[in-house]
Order: sequence, then structure tokens, then C-alpha cells
Amino acid sequence: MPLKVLRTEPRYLAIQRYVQELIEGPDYAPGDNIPSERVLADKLGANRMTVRKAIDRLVAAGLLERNSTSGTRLPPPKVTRPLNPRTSLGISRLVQISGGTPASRLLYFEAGRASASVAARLRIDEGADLMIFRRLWMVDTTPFCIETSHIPAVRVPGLAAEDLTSGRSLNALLRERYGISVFSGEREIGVVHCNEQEAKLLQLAPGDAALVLRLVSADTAGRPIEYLRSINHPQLVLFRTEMGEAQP
Amino acid sequence: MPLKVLRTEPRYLAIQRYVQELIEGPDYAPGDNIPSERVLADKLGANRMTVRKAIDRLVAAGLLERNSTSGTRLPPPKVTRPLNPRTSLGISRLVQISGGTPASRLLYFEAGRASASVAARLRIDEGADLMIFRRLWMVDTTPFCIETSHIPAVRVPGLAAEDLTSGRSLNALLRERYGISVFSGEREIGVVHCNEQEAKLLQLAPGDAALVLRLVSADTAGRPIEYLRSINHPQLVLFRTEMGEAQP
DNA sequence: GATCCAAATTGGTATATACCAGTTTGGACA
DNA sequence: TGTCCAAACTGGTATATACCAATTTGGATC
Repeated sequence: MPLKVLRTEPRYLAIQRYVQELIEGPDYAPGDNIPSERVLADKLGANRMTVRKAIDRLVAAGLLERNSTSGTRLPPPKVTRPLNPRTSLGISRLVQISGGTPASRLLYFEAGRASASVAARLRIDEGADLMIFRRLWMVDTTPFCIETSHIPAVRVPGLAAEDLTSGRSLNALLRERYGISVFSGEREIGVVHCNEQEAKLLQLAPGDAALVLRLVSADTAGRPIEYLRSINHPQLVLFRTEMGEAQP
Repeated sequence: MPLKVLRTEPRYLAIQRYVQELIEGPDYAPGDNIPSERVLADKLGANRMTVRKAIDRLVAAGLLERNSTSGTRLPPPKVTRPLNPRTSLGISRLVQISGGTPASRLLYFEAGRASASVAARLRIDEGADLMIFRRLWMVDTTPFCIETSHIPAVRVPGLAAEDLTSGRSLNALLRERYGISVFSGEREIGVVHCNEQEAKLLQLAPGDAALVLRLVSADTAGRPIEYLRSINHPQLVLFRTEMGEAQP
């Protein structure tokens, strides 16, 4: 039985990563146009159709929007304000609070080991080293979500609590320090009942129902990066997913 | 201001509909392979890349699966049994019940008029004629979901209660009698508390939390067809959505 | 400085072609 | 009848090219 040979990465994936890093970098803001397909193809020495495939995937993921004759741009802020802390792509979380910017408070940060269920989701061995941390998200003074993240320690050597309180997004950190572009994922949404701590943090009563989102995100090549479990305030949060018209 | 001209339908959309009707027809069952891209292109007199784009979209929608060297097939039944009554595409509903096939019971069927909120979702005028019906879904004797559908009456002239109890799926009916292929949609998931009737039907207590899914489905061209509100049993049902690896 | 029109630009669609790496298939051979 | 290998077939990737419709841009003209 021969070793599984790592196929060389398809060109469109490299281009997809290039564009994703471009738009997540400091030079681009929501509403900005990216260079046209022809310009990108020219600059990268690739065919327009290959560039197009990379952009197609980013559009399908919600990272970009096409506007037939006026270019491709970063999605401008939406009317329904899809607040995006850690729900990237495919699902957006609508937080029914007037305005403001979401902010987080780090509740804890520690090393740990993978339980059987977490190991299965991350496709690693049970007992493997993990970094585990929990954050409380709020708009102004209103908490709407508790998120607990599990990341294989080997993927993020040197990750420290300060990294999560520096104001930089986790995605930006993963990309800039570890060269990981978070792209795809699987999500499950269900109902749970708050325990005492969760209820207190979300200003609910113990036993109240909440929306739970479980997310396994992966990099551009599909390798699992993070398992996230988030408990969402039942009256303040709604999940939305679209499909079809946004499709290329 | 000139009339908005209806652009001729792109070829890949016509092919997409052709393939969708093919696989939803009586000749195909889960696990079956569809004809290869080359064969389809040949039969339809189109280029393989155009056929490929149509199939790409069906794959992204979850209606088909690719298997690199062994063809493209209808997704075989999954381990986690994504029961599919009216949740098609993008989201699958996992019902945590041993086995069996879901069946429905028609609770009511009547003509009505669009409220402001329903009219907005279906992009029709307030007060427009609707067909409204409600069904209870169950596996064996265990109910897991109540679904209320709203369909513009002009889209389904002659629709009768018998049509919904004939065992045929609504999608099949829309396609075969009205020539409508349901393809895309927008979904919202949140928490609601059951009223007395809902609780009774789902064997819960009034006021218990449940998962609510609101779905606006549309045809291949993106025209809204149906607004569906479904109340799901909080312990039995879980929603899942994927994105990334399944993408073309 | 304002107006208007032609040219350039943009994404959207469609086709043709080529090669690759696995899987399946069919037939030759033992 | 069973085994094995080459050929055929599959989807995956990549390039080149062409045309369309709509918007944006730039410059000439008033």
C-alpha cells in the first residue's frame, strides 16, 4: 500500500488564498472593489477562468460580492447587520440589537486534551493537546453569546491569552502568525438549556432555552482548525443562511 | 424608462433544471449515478464545461455528490439520516430517531391572504391570494415537526388538499404539474416557545422551547415560491449546514 | 464648468481543448 | 474458471478565446 501522496495544490486554491489574504489585509475595507478578474489573471500569470473559479468560491462563501458590470467587492454592511464574530460564512448571525460593535471578554484560556467527541470533530487523536478558551460576546453592555473554542495545539504553537484580548480577530491571527486561512466549515444548530454559569452570563434564568451552534472550521484545503461551541441568547440571536441566488 | 427585458435564460440553468428533473424523477434513487458529464454534454449538444457548471450548482445545493473517478451520484442515505421533508438544500435536518421513514398528516388546508410579513418574504402584494396548509411530520408514531406553508395561489392553480395527502412530495407536485423546480432559498433559525396547540402536537408542554425554521424557497430563476414556517422538536431535531469541501 | 456620447471596462456565458490521476471494465491469458 | 493487466472512462484542473450587456470613464463639445 503506497503512501498517500499529497497532491500538489490546485492553482485556484492558491489564488483563492491570495485573494482572501488580500481582502482580509489592511488595504481593504467593506465596500471596496478588488482588482478585476482580468487584472488579477494578468498579475498572477493565470487564466481568467482560473481566477474566476477562485473568486466564485469566495463569493459562495460570502467573502465577496459580484456586481455584474461594476466589479467585485467586499460586502458592504447590511441592513440587517449580520454581526460576524466567529460565525463566518454560510451562516450569519443576526443580532437583534440596535447598533454598536460587538466586543468580547475572555473568560478563560487554558491548555487541555481532546475528548473523544472533540477529537472526532477535529479529526485528531483522542487526548491530543488542545488550546481551549471561552469568550463572552456583547454589544455595548448586552451579552448575546458565549463561545468556547478548541484548537489543536500543534496548529497554534505559542498562542497566548494576550493574543485574544489584543483586539485582533482570531482569523487574522491564524492567518498572519500561522499562515492559516479559515475558509470552510460544518455547522449544527440546536437547542440547549443553560446551566447556571451560562444563564448568569447571558442574563437568563438557569434552564432557559438557548440556541447552540457547533462549528468545525477548516482551512482552504479542508483541514479542521477549530471546534467552536457557542451558546446564543434565544431572543437576541437568529441564524440565517442563504443559497441559490448568491451562487455563481 | 424601458421595460426590464427578461434576459434569455442561461444555458447552464436550463441544463441544471433538466438534470434536477432527471434525478427527482422516477428513474433515479439515492446512490444512483447520473450520466457522465461527457455523455450529458453530448446528449444535450452543449459543452462539457457548461454541463459541469450546472452540476456544480446541484452539488453545491446538496442534490448530487461527485466521486472523482467513479462518477456523480445522488447522495446515498447518510449515517446521521438527514430526513428531508421540506428542508431541502443547504440545511439538512437531522432527526435523532432510530430509523423509519417520515410521514405527514395534513392538519389543515385553506385559501387565505398574504399578511404584510408573508407578502414581503414572497415578494408579492399584501392581501394577495395564498394557499395555506399545515402538516405534522412524524417518524413512526413520533412527531418531530409542524410545518405551515404559504404559496401564492397564482403559482398553483387548482391545488387541492388531496394533492398533499397523495404521498407525492410537494416538490414533485410543483415540478410535474406546475413546471416549477424548487432550488434555492433563504432560511432563518431561531427559538420560539410552543403555544398550546403546537405543544400538544409535538408532545411537549406549552411554553417549552422549540427550534423554528423559516424558509423562503425559490425556483431555479430565483422567484419566490413558498414561505414555510416549521416548528421542530428541540430534542429530536438538529439543523446542519456545510460549506467548503462540498463546494466545487 | 456642465453635458453628452463614444470608448473602455466589468462580470457573465459558452465553447474547445488538453492533460492528469484514479477507478472500472473487459478481454487476453493461464 | 479464475487472474491480471491494459484500455476506457471518470471527474478535476487549466488555458485560450469569443461575444454579450451593462456600467463606468474620459474627453470633446457646448
